Amino acid sequence: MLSVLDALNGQLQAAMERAFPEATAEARQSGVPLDPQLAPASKPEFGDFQANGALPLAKPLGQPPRQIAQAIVVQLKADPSFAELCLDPVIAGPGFINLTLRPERLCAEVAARLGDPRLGVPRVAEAGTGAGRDGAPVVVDFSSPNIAKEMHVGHLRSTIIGDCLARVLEFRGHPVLRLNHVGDWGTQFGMLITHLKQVAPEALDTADAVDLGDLVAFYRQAKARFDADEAFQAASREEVVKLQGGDPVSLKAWRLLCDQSRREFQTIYGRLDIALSERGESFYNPHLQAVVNDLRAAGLLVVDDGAGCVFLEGVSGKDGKPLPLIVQKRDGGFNYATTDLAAIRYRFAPAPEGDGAGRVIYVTDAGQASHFAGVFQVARRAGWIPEGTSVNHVPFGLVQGDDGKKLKTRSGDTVRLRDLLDEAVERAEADLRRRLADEERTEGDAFIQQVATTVGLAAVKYADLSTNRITNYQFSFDRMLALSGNTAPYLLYAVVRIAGIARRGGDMAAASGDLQFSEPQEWALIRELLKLDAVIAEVEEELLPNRLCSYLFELSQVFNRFYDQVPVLKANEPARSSRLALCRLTADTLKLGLGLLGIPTLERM
RNA sequence: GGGGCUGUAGCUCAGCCGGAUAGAGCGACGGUUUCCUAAACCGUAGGUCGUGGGUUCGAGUCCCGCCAGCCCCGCCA
Repeated sequence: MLSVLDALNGQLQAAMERAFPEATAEARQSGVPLDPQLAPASKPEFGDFQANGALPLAKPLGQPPRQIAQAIVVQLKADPSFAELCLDPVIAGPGFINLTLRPERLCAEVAARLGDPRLGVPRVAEAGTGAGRDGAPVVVDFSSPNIAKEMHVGHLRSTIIGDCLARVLEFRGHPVLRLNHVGDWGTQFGMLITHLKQVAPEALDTADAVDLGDLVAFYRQAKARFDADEAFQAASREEVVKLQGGDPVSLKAWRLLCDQSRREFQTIYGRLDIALSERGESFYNPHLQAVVNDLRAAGLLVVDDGAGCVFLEGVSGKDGKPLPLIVQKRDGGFNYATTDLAAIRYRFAPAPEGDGAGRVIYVTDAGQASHFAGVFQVARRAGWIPEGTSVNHVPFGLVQGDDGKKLKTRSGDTVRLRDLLDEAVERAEADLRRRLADEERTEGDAFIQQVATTVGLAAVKYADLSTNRITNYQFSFDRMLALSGNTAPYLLYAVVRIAGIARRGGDMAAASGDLQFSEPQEWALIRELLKLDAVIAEVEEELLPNRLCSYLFELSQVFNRFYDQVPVLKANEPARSSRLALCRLTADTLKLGLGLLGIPTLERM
């Protein structure tokens, strides 16, 4: 109901201006125009919206706030366009103005959504206002596992949250570039290739000579040797130089390793239904020297202790001196800061030399906040972030186990993403089989597999998305798979209930003409349904998927109440058709919302 | 030492631009099924919003101090 909100805001503002012309003029002059402070009602009994703007005027006007509210209400009631929208306003408490929409207005909004595949959510304007880069792509940088390692629980949140944000932005009509900034370059490869040359040379020239699990073990050995053995360290560094210099043997080995990892990642992305374009660190390799050259030309580069640094403004270290961002190591090599700078520079650069992005979003853990703050600052000072564009770090907290510590397996290893997803599906299947036995239902294996897979993966995604991403998140299979509460199964069940009504003879396609409602449960459901557009706008603005989850949960609760207390199929016309229309709109809203979370729905479960 | 994040019911968490008596869910306790899937619904109990100040008509929310936990701080990403 964003359009209604917009209209009301205008009407309120006009009413305030008519009621208090002098205060309006004064406020204009001081640059802080009168604000009606229009917001959704904090409780259903207060109506649909509340305007709190009278309260702050009490002091400057020297009048009791309720009297001010009364004056505004008088002007409001004189406005015919307001009277068309709302019932008579009510002044409550210290001076709140409570607004309730006319029922016929709500019906009209419902009717409009029934015929709209976007359910009332507008697309961003195709033609821009001229400011910034309207219509330019939004880069969402997420997931980013490392080549030659398996995806583990540390990649879970970035992958799921990044995908959700990308889906929301795409739905709003932004062109989105989903970039997988995989770790496919750097010292780690020097180590691994050097080690493999000695212990498993076949892995370097034959595809799939060793499997990924072994590769991970080799990587671990290599890392251990690198930390302990200086000769190995030197050999590894040399290997990196060879690789970066394009040595054909090294390059071939590198390609084999990347291909193998890529296929492994793809099976995970496939299971989770996540689309990503791989563009690893190596992509920016040709631009690294130019980044350093540009920084030097801009006068930002300082060589300190042999390393190429940019000293950060407003960030000081232990000794009170500014903290450096190192962009070129003493040995001449580049590091991740250089790569990240090259990436920013490329993403904002106009096509065809770059992506021409209008906004770049990084979905990485909160521990990298200061790193990105530094990178963003340097990029800005170097002039690589154009006017009217924005760059955001979207941080998230750790995944913790029941003990409140970083999630680990019983033996203390990091949890492989593959195993985590398997376990979720297995547990969902066990739950389902138990339930089928209890209810004496019989279902085929295909059905059981489908439901278990959908429920298990949905549970993992939803549990992650439904908590505010900035805080650490306590992972618990038991909680996420619970059949009640704010969980994926609860939401999926609401959709299933509606599908059940359709199966039992509810014609969902019919009836959108003459809507008639009488029950409070119907009105509650309608009001909830009409919030969708505002919720999506909020998620797009704040990049907080948990706002969408809360909404879908509340919608499911309101629907379940309606379903429990108001008959649909057994109702007489016109209530029956009107209620069916609400069911259809609820199902469509839940499917759309869950779809934006990356969660598919079921007809039966 | 510097910086960041966090601290809300027994547990897991919401809390939007500062607004009415701080909300959910789980767990606990009590109820509901000739009826569209009870994976549901209804009800009860449960709070010094870490702490001390400040700002103001009004603070969980903004500012300052303090306490606790986690994370980052020179050539890993």
